[in-house]
Amino acid sequence: MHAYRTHTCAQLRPSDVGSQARVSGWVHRVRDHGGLLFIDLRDHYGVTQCVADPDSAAFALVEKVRAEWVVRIDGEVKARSEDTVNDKLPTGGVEIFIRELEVLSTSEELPLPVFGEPDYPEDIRLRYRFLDLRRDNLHANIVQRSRIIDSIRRRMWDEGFFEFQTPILTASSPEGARDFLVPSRLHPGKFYALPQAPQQFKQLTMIAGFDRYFQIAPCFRDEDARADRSPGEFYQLDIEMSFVTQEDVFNAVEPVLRGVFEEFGEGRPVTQEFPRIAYADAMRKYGTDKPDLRNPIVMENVTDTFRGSGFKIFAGMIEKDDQVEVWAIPAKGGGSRAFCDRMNSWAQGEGQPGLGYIFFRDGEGAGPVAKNIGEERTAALREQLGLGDGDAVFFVCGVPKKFVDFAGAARTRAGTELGMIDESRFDFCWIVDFPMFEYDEAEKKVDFSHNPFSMPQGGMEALETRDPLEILGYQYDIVCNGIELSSGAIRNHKPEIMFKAFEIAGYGPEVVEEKFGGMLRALQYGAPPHGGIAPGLDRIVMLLCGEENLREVIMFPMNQQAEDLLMGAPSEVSARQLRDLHIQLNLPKQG
RNA sequence: GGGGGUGUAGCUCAGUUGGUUAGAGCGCUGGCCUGUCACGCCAGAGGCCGCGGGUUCGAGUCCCGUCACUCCCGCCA
Repeated sequence: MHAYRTHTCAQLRPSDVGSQARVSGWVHRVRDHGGLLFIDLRDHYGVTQCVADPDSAAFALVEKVRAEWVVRIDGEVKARSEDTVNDKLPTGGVEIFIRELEVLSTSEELPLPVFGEPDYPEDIRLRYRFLDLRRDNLHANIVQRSRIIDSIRRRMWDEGFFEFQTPILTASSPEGARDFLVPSRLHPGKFYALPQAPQQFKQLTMIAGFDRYFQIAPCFRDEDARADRSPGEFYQLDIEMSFVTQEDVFNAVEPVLRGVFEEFGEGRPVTQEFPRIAYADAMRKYGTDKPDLRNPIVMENVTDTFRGSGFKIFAGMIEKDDQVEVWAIPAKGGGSRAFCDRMNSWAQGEGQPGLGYIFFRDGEGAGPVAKNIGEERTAALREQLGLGDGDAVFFVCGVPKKFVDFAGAARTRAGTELGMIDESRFDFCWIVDFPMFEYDEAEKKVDFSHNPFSMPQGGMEALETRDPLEILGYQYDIVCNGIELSSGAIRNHKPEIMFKAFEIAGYGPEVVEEKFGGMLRALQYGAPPHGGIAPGLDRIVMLLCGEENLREVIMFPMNQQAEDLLMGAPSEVSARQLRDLHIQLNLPKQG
């Protein structure tokens, strides 16, 4: 007989009744009735009820076991009587009558109960992550993550992609996020950086002729955390393809994501054909470049209705500045003064002067705005926006670039408050045609808005002849339920276009040469047109597990301060280690 | 770097306008209990009320500072 088990804790069924079984696992729960005692024994696979009474030779020992002790139990599989069958357990038709019990290891009093799923403070959960991971929910999430990754690998493989590993110790990159640095022992004063993404390596892989690459790639960025952004490290499904247009990338990636979401979405409907929305349209209709399409609200420009109207605040602003627009946020079912007032005070809480509104009842518009612009214009709005009694519409006025974030937030809030968002769906879209450059207000200069390696639409000619701020890139994002899942691009594979693009952003050829020398050289020796994308794996798993926090789908996450409370990272190192690395500390003064 | 929230028993939380001895549930320890599966019943142990200072006759409660956790802003090609 095996030293620890003949069956897992999920295996035994009424057909096993009468056989001898050996199971090992954690003591999930003890129910001690004095003359009769139950142990729910748990392992990775499930739970099996074990029972002992004074007829058992092990009874005295069984009485001593406590929650989370690890034990081995031998005994006979017995049928439960009809009235004691537990339908909630797959093994609920049987139980093991304990003949022998061996304590394999004991447990101290638990700082965090494994039984049950109440909320516990994150620092305790992280410090005792091994206990937290025993709990049903988290345990299932981590297993699901593994299955999802396996499914993604198979789907990528089936589409002809190869998985390659790229370096973890690489060079610091001047663009993008803050790097994690690793000091070099052999080269005093020099540092490696952990890759923010294998961006340049995957392009080099294409230039090296491998045609189709993917990797479940670890990425490292030294930026502050959010609920949907873990500090330090995360994983991407990194993809790159040669001899492709944007369309080819879409056709390769869309079925993988759709397939994974259908496979693991538990029947929740998934967008069959991802709509393509231009960046400019997304901003205008949804007020964000990551719209939640489950929210049916689409904003509309109603500037003309307010121009010269009796609503003097808006009319005056439109008069003074021809960049000023008025956007309408229609809210079906929001037609009560209470709701409109609630939206208005929310807006004021956001630092806005307020949120103008009209609500419709008894066949006419009500509220101060309606009164000011008059019946005719109110009716025109109702017509344009397709509203009726019981509906409302909110207005934001100003220069769109300045108010668009707020307008987007108002759209989200109205949709959420009015219960318009169907939680049980996965609504995908592509956001395309991102601007290549943007004006950096802080630096007072034009800079890359996305990725310096992207191909501008129109190529060299566009760079030479057009206003940089009007040039679009072959750059695209995938958004699901308002969460940015990935971004990608067709890359710029021509050195002369790269020099020109960097020149527009204010970097001379010597900068390009110094910072991207390796890449540049590669482009000079026959680079295929290529492009790719990199969906965020943690966010995919988070969506599929229905979690709001990334830490619920990562085995050993760091806390918001980028500390690993279990392993104690980051930690101080010995003087010897620092000496080897030629590093002298220059610590901030303690307050 | 900035803003909000939280901090009371091992854990989750309550604690009134500042007022006697700081409570409950779970867990823990002991006792009772032969069909439970959130077992039940009885008893008990367990508190630097995050930490430091202040106001007050008196502070878990008010004020200031500080620390920890968390959410958000900045940041995140």
